[in-house]
Amino acid sequence: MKSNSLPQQDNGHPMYHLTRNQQAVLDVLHQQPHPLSAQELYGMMRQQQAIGLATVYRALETLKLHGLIRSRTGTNGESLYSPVLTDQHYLTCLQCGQSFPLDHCPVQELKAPLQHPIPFKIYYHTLEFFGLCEPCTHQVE
Amino acid sequence: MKSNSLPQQDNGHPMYHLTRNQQAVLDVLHQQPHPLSAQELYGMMRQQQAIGLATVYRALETLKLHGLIRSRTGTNGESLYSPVLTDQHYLTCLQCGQSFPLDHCPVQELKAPLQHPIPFKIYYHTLEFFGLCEPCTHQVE
DNA sequence: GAGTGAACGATAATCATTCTCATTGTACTC
DNA sequence: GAGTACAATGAGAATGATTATCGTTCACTC
Repeated sequence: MKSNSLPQQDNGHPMYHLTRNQQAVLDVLHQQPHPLSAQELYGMMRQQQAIGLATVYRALETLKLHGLIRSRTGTNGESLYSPVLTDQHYLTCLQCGQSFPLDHCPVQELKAPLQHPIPFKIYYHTLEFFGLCEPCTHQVE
Repeated sequence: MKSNSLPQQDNGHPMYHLTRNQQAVLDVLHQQPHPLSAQELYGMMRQQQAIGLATVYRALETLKLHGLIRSRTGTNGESLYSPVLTDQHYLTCLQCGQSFPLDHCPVQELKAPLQHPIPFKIYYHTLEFFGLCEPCTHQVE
């Protein structure tokens, strides 16, 4: 990244100059209704333009560090990326790995949500419930 | 696992017969003040007894499916395991990867915490805030 | 004590992610 | 416009946690 004047956006986050590829990755994530893995992203972008896998990972890393996208680890271990727009929370089954999105975020309603002594710049949060979905309760003994 | 009578514990979870190794893994996790990775667990147990890495992973999988331990993915991608006793929530820095535990769980105070249409047996939940810790805010441009 | 199936250990295989390095692109200066 | 500096890129190798395989051992039942 080159030197730049770092103008402030109205949301308070500094606005950085994104490279063409970083912007392309962000665009694809915005167009998708569901979180994507890096590999899926790579496969999709490959069809549109020449891009390397390492570049996809580097772009995701940069976007994440600047609070533009969030990542979440799926049950199979791979990271799933999505834009930081709305809260996304899940019920995740430990057996089959399915995640059921929750449309309501209880954390928003907290009166005193974040009392912590550590100076910290919060970009987003995740709330996830783990257990067994109904079909899987019958399979685990 | 052999056939057994599946007596109920007072917490409502069925109590299964654990193998010696599964019990040993659970014991080590109970003795540790911090979550452990499977590799760390393997290294520690290796010093006490002969055990295979695959067995450690298998034991963790079984314990997790029965709601006895929780797992959480660290910033380096490896899973960290700890007993399901208390809530554990974190502030996690996207830059340096450090996690700062929160001693207070706001989710407990919610009036109507879980209104979801899906029948689901919840073992535990995770609440994690992501962003930048103070030192790292200076490094990310 | 024999039979049966789960649990085990060692090791190979898998696969997402990261690293390396030579090349290319992009400002910025003169 | 040429030259320079450095970030960004792509291809492919390397890493490392996790999972699969397979022959052996253990625990329980009859």
